[in-house]
Amino acid sequence: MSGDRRVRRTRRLVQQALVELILEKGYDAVTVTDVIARADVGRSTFYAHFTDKQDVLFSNLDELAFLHRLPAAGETGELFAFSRPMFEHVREQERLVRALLGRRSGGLVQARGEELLAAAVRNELVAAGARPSAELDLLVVCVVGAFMGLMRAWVDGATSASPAELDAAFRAAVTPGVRLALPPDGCAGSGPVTVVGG
Amino acid sequence: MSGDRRVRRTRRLVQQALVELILEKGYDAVTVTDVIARADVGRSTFYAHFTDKQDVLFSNLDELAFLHRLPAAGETGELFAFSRPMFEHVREQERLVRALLGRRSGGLVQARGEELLAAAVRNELVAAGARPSAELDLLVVCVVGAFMGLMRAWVDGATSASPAELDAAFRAAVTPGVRLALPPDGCAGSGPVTVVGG
DNA sequence: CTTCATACCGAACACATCGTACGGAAACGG
DNA sequence: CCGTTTCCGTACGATGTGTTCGGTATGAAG
Repeated sequence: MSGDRRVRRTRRLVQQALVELILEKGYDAVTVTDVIARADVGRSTFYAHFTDKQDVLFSNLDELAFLHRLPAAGETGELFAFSRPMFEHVREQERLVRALLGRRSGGLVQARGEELLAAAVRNELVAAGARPSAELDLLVVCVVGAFMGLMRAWVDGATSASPAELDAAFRAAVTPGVRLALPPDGCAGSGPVTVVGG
Repeated sequence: MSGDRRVRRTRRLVQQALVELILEKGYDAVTVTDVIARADVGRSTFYAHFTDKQDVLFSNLDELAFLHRLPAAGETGELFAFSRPMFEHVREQERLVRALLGRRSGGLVQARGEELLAAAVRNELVAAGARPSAELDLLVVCVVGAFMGLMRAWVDGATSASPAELDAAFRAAVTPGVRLALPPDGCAGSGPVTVVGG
């Protein structure tokens, strides 16, 4: 990989320690002192690699970067194709996601996630024939808000629904409204777009 | 009013100081020491009234809590009657809301706001004839998520839409999906319920 | 294996913030 | 006017932060 083996080791230990501690105590309650104790790493070593706690948090984000290769509409012929794979993926990476997105960590990561998702959703809707406009952007905000709301509720343990049920709930709540913002059937460009309900 | 004049004065000074400082530095960067300096209040006095920073934040929220007297469905015969008044109210209290809900303050207030709103929305839907169930709760999460998403986008300056436009966007995105979860017209108990579009 | 670079350790440091305690001064309500 | 409550100011111990520095050990390259 890149560089010294000792470096990789240290970074990995610190990242893992932070995730564990967030899950135990919540982001705010975790101190740098906690992290270096759990990681069994010298204090000066920590600050040689990271500037602070938040820096470690964000360094973890790269591992969640499957966000960048979301399936796009047109490929699958289905709107919001990201929904179910996302819920599935989250269940697999449960520990990390819970640490990053949960109510116990700052809203920092959530904000970034919303941006990425909003861009993807907007592209999808435009590809499906929606006219770019201020109204469309507000619709996108609503769609993303609903999705992230479900995600938060799930991660915070407010619901025990399965990925399939969450996906269904998301579509049931959102697609009827989205449909009205799309042009009537049978004309759009890139392939057959269907809004699936279950 | 309630109690000693000195008490009211102190609490008011502290609350105002916190809001000012959040707007200047962001919630996380504000310290109790900052607050008591700005409020010109003794340290021990602060802790005589509040347990910590977050306590002050939440005490502010209560005064914003026209959330508790949200017009319920059945009274107005209109679903989500809270929407437009809320956006209007937010515009008036812009400084405070920006301080409380903005990306600069922790997700604390947002989480609490979501809870209050979720309870209200759920009551409305049940009053409108929806059967309490796990699916209903997920629908509520979506509705609240969409609303809060709009709120955040607005507060963060991502859109310059008017309260009326935000209200319209919210309803356009959400009501079609909600309708499908309600029983067909003409039977529910408490008065005529109509889902208004614009 | 030797050499050299560099990452690590550990302890100490100055600094900031927190939450509490206490006696005396001030302001309140009646 | 007087008893009560609140406020002030200061000081305190505890905890966390981010940096510095000399010595050690572990890595990679020849």
